[in-house]
Amino acid sequence: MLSRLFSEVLPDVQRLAADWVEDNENEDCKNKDGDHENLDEDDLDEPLEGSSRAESEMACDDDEDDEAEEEECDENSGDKPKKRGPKKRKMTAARVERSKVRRMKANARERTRMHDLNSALENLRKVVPCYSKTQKLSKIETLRLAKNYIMALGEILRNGKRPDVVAYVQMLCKGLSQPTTNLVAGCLQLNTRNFLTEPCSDGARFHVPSSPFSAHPYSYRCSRISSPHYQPGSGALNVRGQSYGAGYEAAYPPGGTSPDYSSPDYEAPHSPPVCLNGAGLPGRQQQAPSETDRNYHYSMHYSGLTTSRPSHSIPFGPSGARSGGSHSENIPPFHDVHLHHDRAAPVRVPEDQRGGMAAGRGLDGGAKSLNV
DNA sequence: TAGGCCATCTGGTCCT
DNA sequence: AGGACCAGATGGCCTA
Repeated sequence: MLSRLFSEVLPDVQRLAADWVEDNENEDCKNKDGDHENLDEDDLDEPLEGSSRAESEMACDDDEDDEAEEEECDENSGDKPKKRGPKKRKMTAARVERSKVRRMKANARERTRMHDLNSALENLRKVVPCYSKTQKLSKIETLRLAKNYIMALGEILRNGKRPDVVAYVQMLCKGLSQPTTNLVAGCLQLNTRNFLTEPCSDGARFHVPSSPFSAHPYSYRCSRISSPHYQPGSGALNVRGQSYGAGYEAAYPPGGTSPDYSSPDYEAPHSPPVCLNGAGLPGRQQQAPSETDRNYHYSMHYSGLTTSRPSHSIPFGPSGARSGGSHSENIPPFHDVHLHHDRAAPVRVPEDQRGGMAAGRGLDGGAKSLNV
């Protein structure tokens, strides 16, 4: 069974990975070109604060332009023994100028390099759980989550069976900061709702796709509070207690109406605080998600074992209902296991309603209720 | 105001 | 000599 799975999946995965690498290379080239355009016209002309420091350090210039006279600045200036090694050349105005130009070029290259690095990091953000354009994971959290994600997928492949949701969440959140842990767990929680409401052929309440490559083993999406109506603690996921979103089925009857996910004004809600260890559960009783909380953009990209391109993905709405449209982002192949949405700019939530969410740009604020 | 995150500058090191 | 890479320093922005 497992070997069959591998033989069917691996060729697809390898091809998708190759495509992804190719896409990223193209994208990086584009970025690089763009940066260079900007740099040539803007960055190189802008005054450099640090250049004055560099100049002052090269200080033994006495306005002599004749390079033939270049000598050590302080040579034989006193009784000090001669220094070994290459002679320090006197910094003429011409050399200072050349040095400045070199430094500016180096700065531009460094900027470009960092931009490339950031764009690669952005690509990485897109393939780890909880991707969001507007509320990005920090660099370090992205790397940690990516590492955990790889470990988790590897574990799934090794075991060849459905992973336990608790173990999966714990593995994903290992070493992550509290707010990021909440965010990731919140993403998983919301999709747990999907599993709860999706009919399973075997009659089980909790449905996990049979292959980690056909869909995310525990599909996720980002969520965050965007509405003051948000009630912290609502629908909290208590992994230890195996209580996955109580009341969701009541709140989301199969066949319920789907919100307008295609609206450009769509805002996904924040991740509610989640407790994975049973301790520090939000004090309030679990409630059905608010109206705003229901306005999630569900679209799961299924590539399927035989689907060759992610563009053939089938978006699913809540309760398994289809919702039209596909993402136009430049999504790498592994996005077929991701849920995407755009989150709008941070929205201020009244202090008494925040309840431990990751707010604002950074994820460093917020709840301390989740320990994995 | 402190702390986290980030972009940028800079000098050092290694390699071609 | 010049480019790539790295790490430290610095300052800005944002949030609690």
